[in-house]
Amino acid sequence: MAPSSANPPGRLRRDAQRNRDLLLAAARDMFSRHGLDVPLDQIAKEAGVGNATLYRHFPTREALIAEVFADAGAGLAAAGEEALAAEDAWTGLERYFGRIFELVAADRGINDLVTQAIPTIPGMIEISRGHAATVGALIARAQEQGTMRRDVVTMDLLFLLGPLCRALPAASELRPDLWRRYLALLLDGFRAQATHPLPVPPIGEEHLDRMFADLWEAEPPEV
Amino acid sequence: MAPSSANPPGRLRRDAQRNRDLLLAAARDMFSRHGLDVPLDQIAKEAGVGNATLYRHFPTREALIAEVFADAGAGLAAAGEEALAAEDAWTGLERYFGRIFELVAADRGINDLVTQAIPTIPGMIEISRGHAATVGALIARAQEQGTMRRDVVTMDLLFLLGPLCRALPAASELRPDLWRRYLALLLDGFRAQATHPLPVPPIGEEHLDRMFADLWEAEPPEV
DNA sequence: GCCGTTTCGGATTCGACTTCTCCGTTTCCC
DNA sequence: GGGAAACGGAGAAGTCGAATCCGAAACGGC
Repeated sequence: MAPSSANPPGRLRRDAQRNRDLLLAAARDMFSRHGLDVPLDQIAKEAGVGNATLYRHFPTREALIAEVFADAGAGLAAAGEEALAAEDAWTGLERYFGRIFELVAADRGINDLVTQAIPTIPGMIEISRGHAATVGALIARAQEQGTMRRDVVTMDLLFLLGPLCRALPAASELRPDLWRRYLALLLDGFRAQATHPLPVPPIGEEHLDRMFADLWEAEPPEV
Repeated sequence: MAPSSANPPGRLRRDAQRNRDLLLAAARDMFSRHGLDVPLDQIAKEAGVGNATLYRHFPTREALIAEVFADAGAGLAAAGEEALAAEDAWTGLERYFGRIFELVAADRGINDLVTQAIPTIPGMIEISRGHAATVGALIARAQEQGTMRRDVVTMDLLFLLGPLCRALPAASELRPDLWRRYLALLLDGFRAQATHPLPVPPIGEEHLDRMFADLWEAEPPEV
């Protein structure tokens, strides 16, 4: 139960602390590469400790996830502040989503987190709401400034960007910054009169079969 | 093994034919509602036959899927022809994807099929290639006609629409024709100067939490 | 160093799920 | 009516990951 006498309540024994750190590092790595649903035993193995040690430190998968991504929310909020501080709201929006896409494209754990795990991880819903509020504010300002069409709402943007996020790791395997093209394209649209230069060149059709082969290969964690 | 004497080789006994039809109908229904990875036993149960009967008629899941969606490829090709026949390529493209989205939004089986199962079902890769060719031709003509920006390629469109397809069933649960809005929005873009009227009204933010909750809930079949 | 306590580790148990088969029974067709 | 084909549902077999158990090892105050 609670540390009874020999130990100060808040302190871990040295080996316990070391293992805890090893576990968090391993979890970060495994989540990043394989998504949030990697077998817990594998994380323990990667960390070089027994699985029971993992269960001892983190009774549930959610607890581990929450710990690993503890500071991600603050980062998102900071990016939101920064975006809202830009005088041109459209630019702020581009930068804001650029930040997010950069993370999501490179990390399957974050990807799972933003696209599916939100309702199951404590505190994540609040972060999601804050995100929506940021986007809503940026949209409103962009509409006032005349850079965004007036017949769209926050959900439109979120709904189109969410699924795209989900697909980004597949794109990243082809080229790590391919997400820039799709983000710009989605924001710009395809209409002839809306042409803006795209940041990076397109990929060829030879990737067609393979792309759809492993776009959704990893089973979504029900976490 | 092969029918030896009593039966003409190509003919099934009456009960066998009936059960086969029942199975196909049940499979169509279950695939449509639950995706391609429903337990085969459940399909048999739904059909009101024993599971062994299912395995007897369709030795593998893929065989069953192929049979159920046998004519879908022809339908897609026909839609492609029709789209290419339109004098305005942009309109043809809109109609073509409209047809596809309509199907995909209403049927999780077709959804799975186009977003993940392509490499595992015989004949599906060819259909996918035909689809890409159709889209490529439409894009080329639209670019010639000056209605589409010239710096995009087929894969750009496919890559943006694919993930969106995946998310459509979630949208359909809110409103069956919501896909129209997103398709139009994706094609139009968000820039102020590209504003075209959107066909249906947006959804409210109150769906935010729930949307991401079940957007990816169903585990992707590895089929 | 010693000793009681904490922590470790990994083999093992548990449980949920599907696929697929076996074989006695039923249905069909001639 | 009789022989072959088809049925059906229970259960065997395999997979996978979570969670536990308990003897062994590590720690740290004294």
